[in-house]
Amino acid sequence: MSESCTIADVARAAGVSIGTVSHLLNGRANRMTAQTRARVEAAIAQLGYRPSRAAQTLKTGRASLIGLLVPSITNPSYGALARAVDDAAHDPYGYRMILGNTYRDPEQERSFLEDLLSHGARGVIVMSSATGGSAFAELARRGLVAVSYDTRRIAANAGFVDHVAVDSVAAGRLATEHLCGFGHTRIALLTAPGRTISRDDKIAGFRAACDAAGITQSCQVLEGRGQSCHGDAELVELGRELAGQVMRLAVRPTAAVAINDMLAAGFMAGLRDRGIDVPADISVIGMDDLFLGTLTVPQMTSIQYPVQQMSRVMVDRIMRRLAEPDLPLMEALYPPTLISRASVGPPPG
Amino acid sequence: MSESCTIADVARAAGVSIGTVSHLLNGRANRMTAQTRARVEAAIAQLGYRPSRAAQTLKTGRASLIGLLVPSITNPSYGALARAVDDAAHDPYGYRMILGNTYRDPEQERSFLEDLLSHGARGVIVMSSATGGSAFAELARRGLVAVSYDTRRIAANAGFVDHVAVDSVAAGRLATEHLCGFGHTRIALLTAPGRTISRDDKIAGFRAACDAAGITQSCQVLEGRGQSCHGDAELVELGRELAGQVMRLAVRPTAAVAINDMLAAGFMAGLRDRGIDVPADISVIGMDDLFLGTLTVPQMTSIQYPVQQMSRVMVDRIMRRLAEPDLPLMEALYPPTLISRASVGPPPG
DNA sequence: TTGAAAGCGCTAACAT
DNA sequence: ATGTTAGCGCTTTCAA
Repeated sequence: MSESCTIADVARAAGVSIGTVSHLLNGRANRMTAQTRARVEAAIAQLGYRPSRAAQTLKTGRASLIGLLVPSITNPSYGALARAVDDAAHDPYGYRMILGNTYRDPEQERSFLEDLLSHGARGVIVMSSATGGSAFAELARRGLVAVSYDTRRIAANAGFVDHVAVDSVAAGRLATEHLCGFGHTRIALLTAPGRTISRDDKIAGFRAACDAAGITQSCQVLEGRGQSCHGDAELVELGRELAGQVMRLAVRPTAAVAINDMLAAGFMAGLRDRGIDVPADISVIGMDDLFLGTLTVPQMTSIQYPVQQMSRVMVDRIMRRLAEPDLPLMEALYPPTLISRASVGPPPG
Repeated sequence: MSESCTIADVARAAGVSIGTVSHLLNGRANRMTAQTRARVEAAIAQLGYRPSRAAQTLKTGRASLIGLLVPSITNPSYGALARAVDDAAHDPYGYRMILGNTYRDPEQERSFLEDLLSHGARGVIVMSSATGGSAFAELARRGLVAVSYDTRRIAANAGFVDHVAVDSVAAGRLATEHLCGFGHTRIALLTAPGRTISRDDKIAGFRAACDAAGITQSCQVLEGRGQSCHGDAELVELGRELAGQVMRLAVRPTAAVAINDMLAAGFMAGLRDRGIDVPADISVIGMDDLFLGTLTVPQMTSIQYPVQQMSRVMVDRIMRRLAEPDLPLMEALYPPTLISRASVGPPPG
């Protein structure tokens, strides 16, 4: 018992063959008498036997391990995702999660996916662009099953992977309409440098809502100036910088939609530094609905995503596609919800 | 090439035996002629061969996988840790990281560690209490090598595991002395319900500094009322609640030390809700130095931990102990640093 | 310097 | 209903 014991020890203790033990372990208990089964179960319990996942992996070519590729786990929205994915994988499936930070670097992404396969992990949830290039096609051919999260381009492009995302167009529209409902006509959408599908979609939703309200002329998209924005501090800084941009505008917006909560929180801090009151002078609405929303002053109105539900769907999908590789491609869009707090009010004057 | 290729394919392509290929792969290239070596290397490159980690795991009993056990990755301070650990494990060692959220539940902790071993992962970095009980002793006997992070009790108790932590006594003292330096004499230490070693140490440092300044009579420890506090939103809420507590005090402190940034940020938000100005009315200092510090208004003074350095030390230690199991126990305490921002000023009046 | 071969612990096909 | 066996891909000892 000093070293962990094997199926052979169990078989010996129970006076049966290892095949019988294996059958029991793999849900084929019906193929033996109740008595045999009881004996094996007793031996397992008594020895504290736990099958070696490592051996199962080599034998079956499938590890009970799921990958999660994120730009950086330091970003709280990926933290929320990681928790939800871990729960969803562990709870019904008994899988554990390998987490990889790839900093949006295609080389690191490839290396992570390659390593997953090498460890026998066949399923992965991917944020970011990894599922784009031809390297990914190769990985897929070698048996990697990916679901992309919140990056719709992928499915459209490659036709390789299932896709789960929030309906970002709806998110952009929802936020903007909320502002319009308060009477705002000069609204800015705050974004980070660099285009992603979900950002483009948020912008599209924003524009659609502006058009519908007939205020397109007085609305605009503002892009923060900075670089690598997968992390946390960078996004906050970017939000601050955007507050400066807004102040320098000849005609200031009375409300802003930020593409995420970190940016929104930085923006709010930047406004306050400059003596601008939220929501009296400018209303602000974020997206993600992280804990940050309860931490700002005033508390932040935000767009909430059903992260837990989406995570379960992604994990379920991976498991299912592992069993049925020829499943048709799925693209699931989930509706966002508005969480109203205190950072939105009527326009000044 | 459709299925990933094996060492046998490489051997065949190079016209050598698999033993030779394996030798090359395992740094024993000196045992062959330069010519043989070149042929094997060419075959590897040409076939795009990558060794199966899964097979290596079974054969050697060691997976190139490291575990990280945290209460919840949702908490940004664990996010920072996870990133640093992943980097440290991947960069020199080529290891990947299995992340487990265990919510401070001993049963889940045990199950996670058990699974690590089963997957062949032999090293784990542990937050929280997992390394305490007797179940852990058993795991250690079966070959699990753990380093506990920021939870000194462990090493002291069990004598099983190496331990790396910030010097929390110093952190508490540093924060308190900073406040004393501004002339504060009525200082509160803000903590969450439940005792941990690092909390106790922070309190000890706080008390020591108060004693040294001769202000013990007018200083106190305030404990937030709430429950499960491993996550994010709970800590913020607890901070808010503490702001209420402080307001109800007959004699209010003029400064507060919070045991972490989340609590501090919630506290600052709670003060502001009640019209109390930071730092004019009350100075606040946090610990962790997360991105939150740049997000509050005013920006938060905080105590910074050398998380990256500590993560490298933990990973290095695990690797080393895996090679030399009889290494004497290590307990490394790292000094914290004060990051001065704008939430601390002189006491009012 | 190179090759052959014995397993690591398990699954599943096949035999009894 | 139960047992036997051939590997999964690799490392490493031993032999040549």
